Amino acid sequence: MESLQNPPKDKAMEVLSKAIAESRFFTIVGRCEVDYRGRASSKLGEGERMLMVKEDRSLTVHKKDRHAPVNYQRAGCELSVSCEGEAIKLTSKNAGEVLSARFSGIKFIGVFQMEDDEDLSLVGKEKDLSSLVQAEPHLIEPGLVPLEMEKSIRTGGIDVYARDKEGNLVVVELKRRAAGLDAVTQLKRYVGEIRRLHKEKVRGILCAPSLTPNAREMLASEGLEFIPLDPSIEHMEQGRVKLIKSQKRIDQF
Amino acid sequence: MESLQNPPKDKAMEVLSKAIAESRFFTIVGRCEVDYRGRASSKLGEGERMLMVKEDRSLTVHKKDRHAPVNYQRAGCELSVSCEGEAIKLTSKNAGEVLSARFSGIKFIGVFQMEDDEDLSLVGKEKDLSSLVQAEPHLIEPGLVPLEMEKSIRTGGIDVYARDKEGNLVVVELKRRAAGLDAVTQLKRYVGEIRRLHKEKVRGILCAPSLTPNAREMLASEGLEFIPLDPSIEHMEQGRVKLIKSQKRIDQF
DNA sequence: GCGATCAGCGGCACG
DNA sequence: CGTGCCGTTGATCGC
Repeated sequence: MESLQNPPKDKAMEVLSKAIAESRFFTIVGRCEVDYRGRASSKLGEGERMLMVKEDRSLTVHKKDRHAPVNYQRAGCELSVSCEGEAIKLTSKNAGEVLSARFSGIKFIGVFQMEDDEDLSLVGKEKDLSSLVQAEPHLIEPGLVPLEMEKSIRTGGIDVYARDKEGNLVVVELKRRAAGLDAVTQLKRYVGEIRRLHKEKVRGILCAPSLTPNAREMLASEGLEFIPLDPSIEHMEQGRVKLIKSQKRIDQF
Repeated sequence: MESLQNPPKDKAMEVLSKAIAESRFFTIVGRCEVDYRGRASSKLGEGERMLMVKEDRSLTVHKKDRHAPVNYQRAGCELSVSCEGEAIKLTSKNAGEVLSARFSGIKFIGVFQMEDDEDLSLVGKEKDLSSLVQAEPHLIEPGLVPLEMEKSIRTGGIDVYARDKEGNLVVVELKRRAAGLDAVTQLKRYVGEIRRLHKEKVRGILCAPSLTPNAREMLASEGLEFIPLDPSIEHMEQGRVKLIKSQKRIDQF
């Protein structure tokens, strides 16, 4: 680990060159301007920011606020550092994209070695909701029998493919969050696809905590159904999902 | 600016408390475990990472690689720091979400003051493409007359609303990147809406650099059209867009 | 404030 | 590799 405050230019060049050569994690804090050109083109005038380079040679430029970086470069880029008069310029090239940060003053350089073998484990994604529904399909509807989860068809993937107690095919689209028009168009597409393939009655059910008004209207006009489902993280962790009784279901015939 | 290497626990507590109280930008590098609970729930076992807090009290936790943070909290959270035996625990609460990072060892603390008045200016968004089309509608089709840009209807916004040289209404959906099924469903929805309102012939045109096979098929089956358009950043900056001649247009009648 | 869409979206999983 | 879609998506703009 190495940390420098207000390093002279030569020392800064030396430390940065070494950090780049050794693929280290390092940060620079200082006054800079940043240019980017690739899928889009951006210019950031002079100001003080923190630039971060990680061991995979991904690069981010951070302003003093906003959690998201103001500029970035994806992992695997080719890094170089050079002098431009009294300034130090760091350039990153990657797949037709170029980002350069020209530092007119460097207040801090930190080079860090981080031992880390642990990866994030995260619960609460749509996949987890899907598993719960597979374990307890009656939460969607009594007598529902799942045939296949994440069934992939030409035009996407069906979250739950099932038959109801009448023997009808059922396509279920699950959403962790409030469903909008996009969710309904997805479901509609899947139902259409299955209907073309099977020439029998196919029901489409959207399961989500709630539905926007436009989505509700589109769903109704397409003869699709809505089942309110509360996928709160507590239920996920406890391994169950709760039906919200207060909200009306939409049932079409 | 303050920078500490391997600070004793008391000093670390003092510096962090002050940085929090004064809403400073600061980073901590050290061995920690991170827990998050909110919209989802995550656990990150012990390892060395960099934690970053910005002046807007947004928080990110960075592993040694991956440009995106492994954990984060949005701006405006309530921060606190406390001792847990020999460890230092930083907790962030925000809108029903809690993130805590328990540091068993701190290798570095940096508190930075960053003067920055300049904001990013970025060219190459869909809006820029839209402006070009407005200036040169003949790029889409000779004789096309734009009536309205970003025309907002109940169910979204139409990029370009126009009439062709025959007097037919035209709905144009622009995409900067390769268009997929979502782009076609969007266009289809807008065209349907306009047809319901006007009871006359309405054409739908998708303008994008390319089209996925499924999207092409859906477009054709809906009687919609495709115009290949190259929105490369060079053209944007030069203030013009180029039609790609090599790709075949899809024209339905 | 909700709703819909864009984003230099990024990332994953499946064909 | 492309295609589709989820994401603790975030950010913006319009109603």
